[in-house]
Amino acid sequence: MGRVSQAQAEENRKRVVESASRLFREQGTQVSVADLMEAAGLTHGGFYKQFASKEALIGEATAHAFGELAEGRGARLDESGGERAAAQKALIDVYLSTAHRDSPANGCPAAALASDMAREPGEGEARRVYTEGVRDFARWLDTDDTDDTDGAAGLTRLATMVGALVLARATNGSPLSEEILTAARSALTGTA
Amino acid sequence: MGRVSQAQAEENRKRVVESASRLFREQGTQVSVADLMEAAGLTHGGFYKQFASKEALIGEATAHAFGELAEGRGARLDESGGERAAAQKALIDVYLSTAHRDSPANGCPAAALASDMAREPGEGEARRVYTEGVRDFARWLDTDDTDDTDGAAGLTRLATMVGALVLARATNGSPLSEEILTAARSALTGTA
DNA sequence: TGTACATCAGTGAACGCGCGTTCACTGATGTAC
DNA sequence: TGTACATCAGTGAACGCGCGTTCACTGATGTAC
Repeated sequence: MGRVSQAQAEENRKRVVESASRLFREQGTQVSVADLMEAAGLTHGGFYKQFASKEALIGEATAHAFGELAEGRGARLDESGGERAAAQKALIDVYLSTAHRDSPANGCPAAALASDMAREPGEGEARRVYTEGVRDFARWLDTDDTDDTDGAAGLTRLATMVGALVLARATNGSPLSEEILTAARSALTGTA
Repeated sequence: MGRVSQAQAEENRKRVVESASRLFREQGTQVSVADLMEAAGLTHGGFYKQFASKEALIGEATAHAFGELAEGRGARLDESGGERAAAQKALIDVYLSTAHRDSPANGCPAAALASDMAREPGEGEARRVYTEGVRDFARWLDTDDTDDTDGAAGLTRLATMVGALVLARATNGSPLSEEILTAARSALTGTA
């Protein structure tokens, strides 16, 4: 195929990170390097021209996914005209929808990558990025109550959201799956 | 080694299911058949004398883990002299402890196996057993409120517990991990 | 601006390795008489 | 109760396959003049 322009190479690299961040969320980090490269329209041999190792890509893909998540939150806040509580309610409704349950690839990395991070050995870049992403998300979800100075409300809300999504995915196909989403949505936003 | 008595064979089989249920919770269902057999003190070749496939063992191991979980709940209810709310509070405190976070092998299968179940293809025995186990757990956690006829309170509690545990494991090593457990414990039981 | 050549992104075959599953074999167990 | 033999739980080597990573090669790109 011959050499490719620097601009093209950089574009290819970005495409790998982007599609990897989707595949990892959908199937877990054990997706093969060959599959990751094929999803980006490349062959597996060139992988190590762009990444030091598969683990390095996991780190970058995790960062990319959390970046997307933060962008989405920002956009939602703008849509709500800066009304924090309204933006939170809107996000929670989408988060606990069957649509989100059914497309982990484009969904929340905190939920989709949790078990992969828990099993990741040692202290890698991915875990660092993941932890930071969770902290930011919880902060965004926190209430404005002045007596809640430690952000506990945001952490608890996030735990409920992640738990409900993860359980709904694991029980998908049974009526229980929807029941879980509805119960959590109702508890967090007061809407059925 | 020669043939082994029927009693011994049955004991060996049980040991495989038991240790597999621990290994799957700890490392996920991709633990190899060789590792599973070795953990039970056997060699990998004999596996198919006892199980139709690895998937069949996953089903049995999942059932075993949920059985243990249900037994634990029953014992806790006895300890509390049949006081439902007290038993629930006691279980929640243990569930959201660092000890539980640090030993998934002996912990809750609803949390430990969630992502494996979500990625399990099709409708297997394991998913069926998992879903039933989650439903039972949520029912046990439900309140006695008469106006909560659909069990939504139990489902939401379970979602918060599972989410907090899963996030605490994924962020283990960072102070955030304990913050998550503490926040959820405080929200569910009113204790820090 | 045009030419000569070094660079290096991407290819595809190959590496050692571990996977789930199969199979010929062993020899103590279980059973038929 | 004792003997002869069929059964089958467990062993260890092997199967085809896919893994993460390496490497010789290609040839368009980028650069030095």
